[in-house]
Amino acid sequence: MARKFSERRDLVPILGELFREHGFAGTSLSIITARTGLGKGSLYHFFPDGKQGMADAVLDDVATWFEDEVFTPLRESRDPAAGIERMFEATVRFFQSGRRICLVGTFALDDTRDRFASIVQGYFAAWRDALATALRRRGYTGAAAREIAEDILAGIQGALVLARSQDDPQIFMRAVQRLRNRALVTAYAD
Amino acid sequence: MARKFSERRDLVPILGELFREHGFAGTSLSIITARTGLGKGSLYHFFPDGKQGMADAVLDDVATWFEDEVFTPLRESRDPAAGIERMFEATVRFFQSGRRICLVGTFALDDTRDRFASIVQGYFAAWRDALATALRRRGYTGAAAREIAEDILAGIQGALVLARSQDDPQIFMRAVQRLRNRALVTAYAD
DNA sequence: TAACCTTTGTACCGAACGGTACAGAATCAT
DNA sequence: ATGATTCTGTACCGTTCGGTACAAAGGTTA
Repeated sequence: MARKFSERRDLVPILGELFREHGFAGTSLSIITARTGLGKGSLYHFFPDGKQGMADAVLDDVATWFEDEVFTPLRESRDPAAGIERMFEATVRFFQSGRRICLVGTFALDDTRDRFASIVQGYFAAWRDALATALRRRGYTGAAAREIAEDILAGIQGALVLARSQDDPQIFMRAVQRLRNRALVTAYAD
Repeated sequence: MARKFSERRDLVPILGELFREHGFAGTSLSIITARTGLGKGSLYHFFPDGKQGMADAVLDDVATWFEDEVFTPLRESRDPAAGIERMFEATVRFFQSGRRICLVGTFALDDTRDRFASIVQGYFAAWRDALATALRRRGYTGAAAREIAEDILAGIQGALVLARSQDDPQIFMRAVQRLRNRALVTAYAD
């Protein structure tokens, strides 16, 4: 039988968008079959653990992307400012300039968090710690770096909520610009 | 038959907690009957429009609370700083020091937003505008006031996400403290 | 008491849910 | 060519979904 997807990997981005759109509880298998064009047979072939397995794969994909594009540069860039700059650039790219919401954030809120608690916890903790590391290398004390990192993460997550609530991606873009300034421009004013 | 709730009003807070816990899609009628102790008959007596009607009532309740406790003081306090102070105090109280999430925020994210789009939009817009009004009365220009108001709203929403992701309400409390400082302490440093 | 009207529980509806079974088609290694 | 493997669609499973129907049980008024 002609395969529509050569790899299970090709399904993951589609599944990600679906979970973003409908949440975990709201993403039914019928929605998934409709949007992927695959029947249940194929889906359960690629994801024997069903919906839970699909969400696990999506979260794993997201975590790997952020590890490569955001966390590692933050931790290891020769120039920490360049690492921070790259974080904001990658963040804007990932969230499609404010038109896309944060899957991990939505999973953190309601009781689907219970299913993915450690993944959700680890994702934000890794981001915060990597950013705090870069800020410390820019001269902030450990405590200040951690505070600013938390403010920036919260600012990003909250801006995604606001932007979507107003259906206005520019809210996200403006907020990111201000957070970037706070992290970089005023670094030596402390 | 002995009534367990004298008023439909008494049900609303319970429904609010349920929607916070499970999201709109995830809150089934069986969950609602279990937690309220009422059968479907009673529920549909109080809420002829079913689940949608229950969520409408909860959102209406939240909007009224914020209007009375937050927006009006922000707009009308003789001393704008006192209004802002009261906003933070009420916010901490409402979100139970970071142990409770924002129902409107969760509704903003996935496709349940479509059902409540204008309510969700109006809630955040009213909050932002009321806060911007108070900031303007503290001496900020209109543009700066609006920016800071957006940052504070996003900071609160994001801090709720982070706090819940780490299962650590203190993240929320610390973030609120810093946002409060930004709004009040540095007001004349601009 | 008798006639209400409000509130309640239960039984039930068709539809959709997540998941399984399985036969057969396409592909690949030999 | 042949056999094994990978992939796919369909039919079906029991359960739960949101919602309706309705009769009986309270309270209220006369």
